[in-house]
Amino acid sequence: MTTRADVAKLAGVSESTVSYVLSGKRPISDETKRRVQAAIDQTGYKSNYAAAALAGGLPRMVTMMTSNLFLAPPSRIDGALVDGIVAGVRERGFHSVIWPISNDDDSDVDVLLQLNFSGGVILMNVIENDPRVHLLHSEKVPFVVLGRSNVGFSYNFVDRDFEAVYKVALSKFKALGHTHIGVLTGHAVMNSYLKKVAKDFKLKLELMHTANSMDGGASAAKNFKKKHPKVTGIISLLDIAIIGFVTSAPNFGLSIPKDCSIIGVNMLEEQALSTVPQISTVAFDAYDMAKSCGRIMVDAIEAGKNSKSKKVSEYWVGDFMDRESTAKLDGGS
Amino acid sequence: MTTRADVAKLAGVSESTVSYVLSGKRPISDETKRRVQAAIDQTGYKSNYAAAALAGGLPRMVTMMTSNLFLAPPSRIDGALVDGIVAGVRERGFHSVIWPISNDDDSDVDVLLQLNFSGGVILMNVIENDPRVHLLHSEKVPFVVLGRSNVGFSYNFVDRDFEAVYKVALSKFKALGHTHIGVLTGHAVMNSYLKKVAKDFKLKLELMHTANSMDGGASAAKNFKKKHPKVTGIISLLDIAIIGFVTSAPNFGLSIPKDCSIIGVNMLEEQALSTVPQISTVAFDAYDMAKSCGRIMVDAIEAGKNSKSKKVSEYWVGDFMDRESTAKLDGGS
DNA sequence: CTGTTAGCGCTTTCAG
DNA sequence: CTGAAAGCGCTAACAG
Repeated sequence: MTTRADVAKLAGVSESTVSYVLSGKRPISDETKRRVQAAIDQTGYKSNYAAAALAGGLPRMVTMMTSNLFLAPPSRIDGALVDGIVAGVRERGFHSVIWPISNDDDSDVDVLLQLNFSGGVILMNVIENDPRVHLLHSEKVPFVVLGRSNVGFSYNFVDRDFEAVYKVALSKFKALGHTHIGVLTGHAVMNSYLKKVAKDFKLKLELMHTANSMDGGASAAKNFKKKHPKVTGIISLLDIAIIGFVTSAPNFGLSIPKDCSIIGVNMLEEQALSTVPQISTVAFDAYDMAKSCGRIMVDAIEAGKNSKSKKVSEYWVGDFMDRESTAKLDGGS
Repeated sequence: MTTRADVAKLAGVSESTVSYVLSGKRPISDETKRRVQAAIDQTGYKSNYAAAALAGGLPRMVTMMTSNLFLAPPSRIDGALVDGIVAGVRERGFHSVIWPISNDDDSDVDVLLQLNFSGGVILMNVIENDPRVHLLHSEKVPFVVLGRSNVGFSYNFVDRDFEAVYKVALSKFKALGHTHIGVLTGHAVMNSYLKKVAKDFKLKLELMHTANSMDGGASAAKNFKKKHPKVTGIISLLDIAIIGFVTSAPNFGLSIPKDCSIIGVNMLEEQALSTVPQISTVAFDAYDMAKSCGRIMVDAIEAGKNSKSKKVSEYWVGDFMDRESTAKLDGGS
């Protein structure tokens, strides 16, 4: 194992100079830089993470925990979120890994915490009253939740401003004269934000509970007229199902442009652009949201370390795009 | 941050005693153990991974790298593999994480290697001539490939004994009098092991190239009679597609028990049990295979460290189950 | 702009 | 059965 000392000797400089060349934390002459770099290349030296973490006082690593990695459907959103987190965290000079959770074993969380190699934890797919949240909190591990489970969440989190999103969507339904709105969702109960906004707009909501899959969307389309005769507008919280719904609707005698308006709110930009032109979306950039989540995580870790009590509390990502129509963006009619 | 020193002081013992209580590497009196444990509980002490890795001389951590986490389909096999690795690695006292790979960026691999916080790497979903393999090798990072990409692979790997598997499957076809065998696969070219075994049995193989999804299986069933009139036996290398094939076959006028025999070879036990009784399987325990992969990985890491030159080379998992019929196991007719 | 040095928290001899 | 002490490789003062 080559160490910093070997490099220093070869380059004819002190050990700390090597460190500073690597970290860039103090000015180094070009000549010295060059020699050190040459020595590094020659020896194949690689910095030792453990030593750096120990000496630096904190592990420059964040851990993602998500419980749905191997459970279908693997939403493209999940991928975008992971990529975004990696980018945001890296931007702050940290690294990130995913902690593998066995489906049926919460003890993995203990292990991670016990291990203590990670400076902070990003929780995804939290459920109502998630035990992991309480554990993380009581263990005083810096963490942030990406997509929180309920209103009034009292820990660090990053999420879309759903109230604003729903307002955009429902106001459009209202303007088009719709009165009964179907809600395509994977949850058995109505989203409380949506309920609140609908009340303000005096719109009736009907739950269209279905799986987030092409099949789920298709079967929702199949039963649509029978089950929801009054519904003329549909807001979809499911990115895959809505595509299934739209593409299979014609097979079940649904003429989408005439019969109803459809708005998807939980879609990536790319997904929005790939669906049929009749559908409207309030698309969002999951990657970007996750990226800021990554940054916040690192800030929280460093705040904790320096105990500067820099408040890193509720972070509500309010940025979203109001897509009038994907067709419009696409240059279509 | 409570350290080992705090615990030692509170328990009235030396620092090293605390270490030995934790590691169990030398006999400690029950009384001392109890006092140390009490002090640990009281202070909420957690061992520092970085310090342990540094002092211990090697990072007790392995990293999994898989490129298909967020690309459909998320085979149940993937989940089983991850869980198995975690178990195997943990059995040896190591931990494991997943390294998040951006879909389109190989540089992530460099970062991981540069980071040097992981004792070894388990590669999954390697492709033909995978650049990661060469990188890992040239960087001298211990690694093992789970499921290798081609015959004659010259690095550590763990995989099923496909030759044996194919022998079991094809011998059954032979015994039943089939002569033309369809191969349901996601690859555009015929598997070379399969080709070899078929030659021995004097069986003709026909490629049935399709996606590993329910839809893929369904469309294979739809075109089956037209495209492969002579085929009476099907061997499936795809766990999801075969289910789609079998369940949708009747819709396309295929009476499976009469017309042909079907054998799935890339299925988990649980999947095998859930399919229709007409199908035979040579099912396998992906979890168990991955578990031994985890153990091998750790052994390789430790071998490298102690340079005991314990040969950890080609490891061919030969264990597999010959399932005559799922119905039989199920207690069915 | 560069060198020297004191630790970070733990593991592991060596010495009882 | 237990303690004392020497590092692991790096970071970040401190001192030019």
